[in-house]
Amino acid sequence: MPRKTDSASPPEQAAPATRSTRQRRALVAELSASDGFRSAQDLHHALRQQGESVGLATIYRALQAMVDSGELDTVKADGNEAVYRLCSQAHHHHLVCRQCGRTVEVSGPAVERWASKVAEEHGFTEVDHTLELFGVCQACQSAG
Amino acid sequence: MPRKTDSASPPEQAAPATRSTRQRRALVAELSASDGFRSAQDLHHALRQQGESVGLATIYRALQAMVDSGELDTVKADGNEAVYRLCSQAHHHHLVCRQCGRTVEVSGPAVERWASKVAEEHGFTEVDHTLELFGVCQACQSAG
DNA sequence: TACGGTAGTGAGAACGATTCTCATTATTGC
DNA sequence: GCAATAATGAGAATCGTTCTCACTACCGTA
Repeated sequence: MPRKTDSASPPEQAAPATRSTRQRRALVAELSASDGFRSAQDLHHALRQQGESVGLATIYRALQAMVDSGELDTVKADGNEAVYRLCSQAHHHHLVCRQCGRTVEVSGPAVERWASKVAEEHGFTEVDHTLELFGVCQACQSAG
Repeated sequence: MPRKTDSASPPEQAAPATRSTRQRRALVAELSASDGFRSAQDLHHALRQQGESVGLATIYRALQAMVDSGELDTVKADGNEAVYRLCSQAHHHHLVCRQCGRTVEVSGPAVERWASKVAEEHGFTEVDHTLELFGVCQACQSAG
């Protein structure tokens, strides 16, 4: 690959350069506008509805790229559908409303510690974990 | 262990009677013979290999029935494949080896408490949670 | 402003896990 | 043994997601 002649750039500026396209901007805007998790199909529909012409494959690619870069979080919903949401990059978990999808980010240092300890006790290394809380939020309790 | 007879079943419609068929017996045998989680497809292959003629649909149905009755646990693996395993009925979590699938059941009272507390703080009710630990077991570390 | 390398795009095909259909078969209570 | 009916199985159908590949548009540079 031809070396980029970029003089005054920091060493880590070997930017893979994610280009800013109309489609990605629209996707981010849509994600920004919603509180809870959204599915790829759902986002696709929403954008089409707004007159944005975006291919489904593009949605999936953009979402995947953003997940990889840590810009958004993904959870596998009840079915087999993955849902996405803009997120803070710090490690955290989610408390998701089963009915309306409203989501609260929570962090649990105690859980992290417990996880490492348990794993260590059993001789496991490179430990990772998934933890999601599901419930019914106050609004839905009142409404229900 | 005291079998918990589900009090929810109406008296007039007696036992839903899950019949003991050759296929289900083979499936349970196969599950009993393995330590870690197995996928439906995997189990199907294994049984075929042994000369047991079993349909894939049957595998899925039997697995689903057993999950419903609490006889086995299921986790969605990295991909989109669900994996199953015979399990104790008490609430617990899993520490799964990413490479060989070997699984250890672990329980974390601290986590349960933390989950309820967090949920309550945010006004959520009917809270449930999923928690799985993934890592590399000692055997695989040595082998790797 | 024009140019060109290349990341990004999109329609539709491909994929893979799971579920459904429905005629056939096997289990169980009697 | 018999009848009622739960269970089975082959293949089609679903459904979310990924892949293919020719085409397009972004962006640094000339």
